[in-house]
Amino acid sequence: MTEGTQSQLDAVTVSQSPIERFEEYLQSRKLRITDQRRFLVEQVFSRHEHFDADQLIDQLPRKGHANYVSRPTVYRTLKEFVDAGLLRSFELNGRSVYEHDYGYPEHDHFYCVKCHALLEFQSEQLIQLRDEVAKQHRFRVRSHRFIIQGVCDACNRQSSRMRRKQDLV
Amino acid sequence: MTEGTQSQLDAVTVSQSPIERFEEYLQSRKLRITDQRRFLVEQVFSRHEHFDADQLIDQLPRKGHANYVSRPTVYRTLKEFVDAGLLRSFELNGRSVYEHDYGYPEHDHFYCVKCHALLEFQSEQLIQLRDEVAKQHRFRVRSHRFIIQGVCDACNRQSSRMRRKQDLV
DNA sequence: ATCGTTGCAAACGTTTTGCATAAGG
DNA sequence: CCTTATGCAAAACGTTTGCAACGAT
Repeated sequence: MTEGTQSQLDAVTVSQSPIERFEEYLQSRKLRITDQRRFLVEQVFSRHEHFDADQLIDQLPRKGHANYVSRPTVYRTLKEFVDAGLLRSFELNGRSVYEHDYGYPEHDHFYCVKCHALLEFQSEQLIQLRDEVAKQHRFRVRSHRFIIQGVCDACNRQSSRMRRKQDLV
Repeated sequence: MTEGTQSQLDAVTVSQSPIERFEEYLQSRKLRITDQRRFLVEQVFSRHEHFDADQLIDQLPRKGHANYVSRPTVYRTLKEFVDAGLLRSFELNGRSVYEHDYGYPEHDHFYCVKCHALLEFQSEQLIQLRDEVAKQHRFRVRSHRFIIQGVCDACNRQSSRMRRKQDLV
């Protein structure tokens, strides 16, 4: 069984909160439970959307205010979240995008090139296909990233509406 | 029919060389056929492997020598190759990776996290699955990127061999 | 003659680093 | 008290830009 699949199973099976899981991870590595780390877990799991480092920082208190966390610490902590299995990350347009891994079902994405929305979908068949192909090539799967680029339903409707009214694209 | 699929069909159907196709593309957009562009097409299509901008630049003549092409021009031209349908690009570890699109069959990748090799595989089923899922979500497909991360056969064999001899991971 | 292209240097946006200070265990 | 974590400033990284000189059409 692959690591990717393993952590997925944990995610749905186990009933720990993200903070609990992270503290366990930190303790197992003799790392420290700090105010910043606690606060960031809380912030990151308060919303379900995909986000990048800047979006997270924007939602955090500014310098001089309570619970301020510096930019380097945000980056360092995001990496730890990925290691701890709380988040997954992938790259889009030159920056890292994060999403919940822990306690969140496995899925893949549509990426709309017009509105830049990331939409999720699930496909059990895809996992089967992945594992089959990997087996044929004797490749041990750890995880995968599948992004379908194109135009989402909303943008499709909008551009056909515009085409009718004016002659903008 | 999606744009991605369209250019694939062209690629296998048409019998133009990459340079011919690129010149046609340039002419259609009233862009110019320069020494640098000609030279870069030649270089890029002289090898079949995946590459990034730095790897390409390393294989090019140095400053002061014949056929020197500056870094910005390499970047600008790689973008044009993608527009022209000669290359496709995707992001890996924070940089853009390019591969032949024109005259090369559609495929996806295994990425070995140990040796960092990119291995190709083809799956007709994957395309069908992609189009099916997209249809269900009324998403108009332009292209996709599917990367399976894990450990390749060679690295698997190597690490089991080492485990037997010593007790290195 | 025009207008796209090049090379240079400098900027860019994102992420990482070295280091002194702070704080968890 | 020991060591890890933090914030700061600065660097690093891959890539892009403004601009003057150059060159294709």
